Amino acid sequence: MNHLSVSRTVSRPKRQRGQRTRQRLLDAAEAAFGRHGYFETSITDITREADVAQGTFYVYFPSKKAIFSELVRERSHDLRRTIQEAVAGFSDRRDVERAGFTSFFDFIRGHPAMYRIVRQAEFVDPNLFRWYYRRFADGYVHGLREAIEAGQIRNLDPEVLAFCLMGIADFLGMRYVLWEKQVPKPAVIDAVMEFMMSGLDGAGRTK
Amino acid sequence: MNHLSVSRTVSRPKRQRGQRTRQRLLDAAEAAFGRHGYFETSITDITREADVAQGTFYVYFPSKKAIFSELVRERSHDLRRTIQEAVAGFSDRRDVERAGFTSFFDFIRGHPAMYRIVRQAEFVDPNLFRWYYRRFADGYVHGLREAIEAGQIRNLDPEVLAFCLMGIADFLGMRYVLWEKQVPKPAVIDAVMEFMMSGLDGAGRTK
Amino acid sequence: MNHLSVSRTVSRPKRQRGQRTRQRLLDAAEAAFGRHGYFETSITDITREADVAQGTFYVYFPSKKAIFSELVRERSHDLRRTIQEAVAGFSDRRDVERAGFTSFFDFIRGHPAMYRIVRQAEFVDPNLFRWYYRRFADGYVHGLREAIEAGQIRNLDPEVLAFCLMGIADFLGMRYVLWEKQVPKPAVIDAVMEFMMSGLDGAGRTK
Amino acid sequence: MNHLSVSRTVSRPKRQRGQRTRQRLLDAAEAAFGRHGYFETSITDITREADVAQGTFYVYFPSKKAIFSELVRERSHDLRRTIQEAVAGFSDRRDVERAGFTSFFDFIRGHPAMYRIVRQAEFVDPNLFRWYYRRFADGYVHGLREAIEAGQIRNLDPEVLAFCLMGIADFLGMRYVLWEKQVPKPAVIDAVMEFMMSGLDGAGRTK
DNA sequence: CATGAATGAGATTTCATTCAT
DNA sequence: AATGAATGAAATCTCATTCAT
Repeated sequence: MNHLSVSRTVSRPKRQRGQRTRQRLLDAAEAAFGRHGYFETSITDITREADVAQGTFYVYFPSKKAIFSELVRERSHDLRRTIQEAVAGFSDRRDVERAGFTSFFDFIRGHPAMYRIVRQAEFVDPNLFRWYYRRFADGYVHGLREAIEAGQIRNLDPEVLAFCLMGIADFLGMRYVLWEKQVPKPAVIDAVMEFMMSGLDGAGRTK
Repeated sequence: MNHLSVSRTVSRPKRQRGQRTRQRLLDAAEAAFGRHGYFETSITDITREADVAQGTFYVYFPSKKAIFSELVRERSHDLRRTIQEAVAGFSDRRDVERAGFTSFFDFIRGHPAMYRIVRQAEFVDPNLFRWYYRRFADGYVHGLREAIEAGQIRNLDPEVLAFCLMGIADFLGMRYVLWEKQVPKPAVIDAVMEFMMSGLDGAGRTK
Repeated sequence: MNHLSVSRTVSRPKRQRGQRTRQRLLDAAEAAFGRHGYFETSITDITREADVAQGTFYVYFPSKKAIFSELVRERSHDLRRTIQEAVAGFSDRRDVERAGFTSFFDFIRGHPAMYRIVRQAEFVDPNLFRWYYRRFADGYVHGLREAIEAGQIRNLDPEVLAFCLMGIADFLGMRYVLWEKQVPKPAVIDAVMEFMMSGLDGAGRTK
Repeated sequence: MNHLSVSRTVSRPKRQRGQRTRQRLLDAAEAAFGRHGYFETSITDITREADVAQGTFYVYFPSKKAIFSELVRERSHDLRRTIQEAVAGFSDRRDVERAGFTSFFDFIRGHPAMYRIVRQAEFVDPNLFRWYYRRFADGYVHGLREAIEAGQIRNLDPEVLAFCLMGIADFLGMRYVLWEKQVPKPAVIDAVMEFMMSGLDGAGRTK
């Protein structure tokens, strides 16, 4: 497993022109992969979109897989940072969750390709795929554990909770953002929060 | 010759031998798609696994896409029936959900290929993919609406709830069944139920 | 060269049912070959058109080539007989030619597939192709020689004349019957006769 | 990937090496098509003859059909120019026809593949086929009309005459050049001219 | 006689990657 | 850095023909 090691054959471009070309290729790849998926996208599609010659691709990336992995890692990092920044100011768990969910929906609204890319990752590089969710889950578990210790939410296995919450976010993002092509209306967000927070708080008629 | 899509028609097998061959191909396809994913599986992989000649494939299916769609539809039907039967006896919503989740986990434990197949569907045939989740959601929404009307759970938009619950099931299935290759331990199920049912019941400290 | 020997493996049908099936296949073949040409027509196209099963084809013809040759021979025979009958009553060369040309145009009007079939013959079986034109030319040469000896037309190499006249018929048939899908108007026939007969008679300002 | 025919575009070669390879493929195609006909020639036959790899073919032509059309258009242009140059100096119709016929026979003597290629065109691309003869006929009709107006030949529908003359040339080319593999002897040419010119001049015993 | 299933050789086409300039 | 040409392995698909019933 070496999906975290940086591409062997190809070094980072030193000059500005190179930097730009490399970025153009990454953006083109995101668009192309988002449109037709990894497997139905050819290198030619990417270079055509980036408006460079075929051979240029291999100046920057050693393979199709490599640019894909790079893309997943970059965007994954962007997303996590976006969410972290969004929840930074809040201490109450309800506020944290609402801010987190909202910024997640915003992000995928701006990066609709993201979904398809992550989903394909499973087939391109299973390790990368698990790494992606594991990173997320780890952050989530950490936050939940703190909230539990602070008595903000009840004491349920945070690993289980993390995957529940990620699943909720993922499916709502699919249903409302991807399918309807818009961020969920406040009413939807409210309903989700209602459901989620009761679940986290516990209580209710349950037993 | 292929003038205006006449030759593409593939008639159902008329003899027993044909029936058997067709089924062998479907089973082989499930195994192969599950192993390597749709795009990295070749027709040759399928026919080799089914132990028939290459050409035989095209006697029964006009393309790789066609056998894939057929497979998704068949297995989707199986899964929905399995869950329906599992929840049939229960009227309390908590029992229904527990039975539903459990049978879902059982099913994918027995059909691990299912997950990868459904996930790839998005790229093979987007309509098929949405159809799959829409079918599920419709059933879920229906059941939730009844529970709401019966006062068993609180009044939240059932469409939202359905996708929350489907997301939870999906991600837990991924996390515990696919990754750990076993059905979730009772403790995990208990935690999920705790979380979910409180969410559905409402109440708690929720402001 | 054995293109004139009757199919080896397959015997002529003895019973009426067989006769009918065989004829249905021949007719279907003519239609199919005429529509898309020999190479782009599959056995399946023929059997589908004839409304019999795939395997049935090989009960009557040992190969695709065989049914094609059979067809060429049959239709060629029909055409030659048609023309012979049409010219039978006439003794004046002008009448003979007019009757011959007219019946030729009528024939291909009724068998538009004929043209494409004969033209493909060159690529299916070169011997058959030459045989076809040789047969025609022989008859023509024979008739012309008699006319020369009778002093009806002037003394030019009848082989050359035969191919000139066949060429004229062929190209006019293509231009007027095939392309316009109708037999040439009397005015066209008149012009051809004018041209041809002067050519055969000789005289004029020539030399 | 092939979403909506983007990838089918084949750009003209930009470097000398590419130019040469493209020409090699065209020449190889002519030879191969001439030998076995369009349908029985595979892309592999062409690339083998051109001594390039299979894939190289698709760098220059999107399909077998495409290289065929290109070939027909190129050679058709060559032939028409050859004939035009041959008849350029003459004003008397007899001289024009003799020069035209002779140069036509010479051309196909040097390009025997031409015949088979044109004949197959009907099945490869009917439009191309008709275009080919139409182009020729148009030139012929033009020349004949002028000759009629100049009183050099008699007043018969030039369209009819054009197809008569083309038919004669075609069939004589087939009979003498293709079958005997040599240009027709002077005696044959003389006979043809005798026949043709009388036909064009008119007069004679014609009632 | 007739049929439907099965075959496997061969054709077209795509495409990630390498190479020479 | 960038480019366009070239490659060949592999994939999809077709189809004449054979076979068993």
